[in-house]
Amino acid sequence: MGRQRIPMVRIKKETHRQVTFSKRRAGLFKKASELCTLCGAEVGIIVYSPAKKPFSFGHPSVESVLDRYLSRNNLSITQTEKPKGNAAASSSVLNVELTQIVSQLEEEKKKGQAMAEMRRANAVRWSMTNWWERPVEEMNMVQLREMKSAVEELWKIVVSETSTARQLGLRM
Amino acid sequence: MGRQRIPMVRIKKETHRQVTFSKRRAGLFKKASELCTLCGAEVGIIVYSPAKKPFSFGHPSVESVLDRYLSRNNLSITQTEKPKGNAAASSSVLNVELTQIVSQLEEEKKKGQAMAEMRRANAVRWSMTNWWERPVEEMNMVQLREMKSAVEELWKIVVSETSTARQLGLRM
DNA sequence: AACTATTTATAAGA
DNA sequence: TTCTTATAAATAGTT
Repeated sequence: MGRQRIPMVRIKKETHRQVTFSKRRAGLFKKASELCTLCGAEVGIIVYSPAKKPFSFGHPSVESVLDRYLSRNNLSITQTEKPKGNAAASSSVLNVELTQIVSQLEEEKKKGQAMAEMRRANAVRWSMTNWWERPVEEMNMVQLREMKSAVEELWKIVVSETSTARQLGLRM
Repeated sequence: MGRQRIPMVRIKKETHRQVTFSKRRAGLFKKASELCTLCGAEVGIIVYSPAKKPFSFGHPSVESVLDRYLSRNNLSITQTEKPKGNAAASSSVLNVELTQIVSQLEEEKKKGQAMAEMRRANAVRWSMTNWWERPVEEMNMVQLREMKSAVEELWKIVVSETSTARQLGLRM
């Protein structure tokens, strides 16, 4: 789109690639802005540069758009899977996912690879989000207060870094 | 960008706005795709149409980009606030946020407004994410296993819809 | 960071 | 909706 057409493949020259990235990122965000203004759309964009530096655009804000997207996704998943709460089923799902994460962590320890920590943290967050987000939507005031208490207790258990669960006489 | 220049304001005519939205959304996603190919960038885009219908673009995937963005945000916040764990301080932060959520919920019940449920669910998710994401990154295998157990117990407590916390002799 | 020759996106119309 | 086309906008290469 200029003096010459360029082939649609990764640009080899580092400096050239960086320049093109900056120009096109600006262009992308401008297009997004116009889409919002002209059509009343809501847009959230996240871009990671070749050097993994993050840039974002949001209207009305990145957070509001992401929040809506994430909650929609989770709602649709849980609605199709189980309209009413099923503790056993959900717990087993959580169990499987956390087991995978644990084995991942073991492999990473062996290889001394610190890189994949981010991916692991995300995997945990997703599995966690899954189990408690649905309940929150369905809970009434009393249940929510109970959950608040339970969460605070869990927090103490986690940060105390001791086997508090056993001390409380809980069985797995 | 065509037969005529159009003023950069919301398009009044409904049908015209819908057509422009479709065309420009396609253009935006194409630009994003090119940015990924040419520069090796990672891009996630979420768009809500005027009619609130969601569209998304992601490379390598929407989820991977959002995951990275969300975890980065949370990491930077927790790192600046407290490099080392402080159970009391973190717990109070969680407490404040959940208290706000509870009062929000009460107001919504009075007004019978079911609309704001999404916002509330998101607020909870954010506050929860905050407290356990940092620990996970710092935890070793033993701690992670303990957390897994604790989470499973918490799940049982929440879904049993009883005052299990009191039964366990926990004090708040 | 600016400047254009071109390519690309797209507004209007079919 | 999809296609066509005149024109505005974006941008590749240059300075």
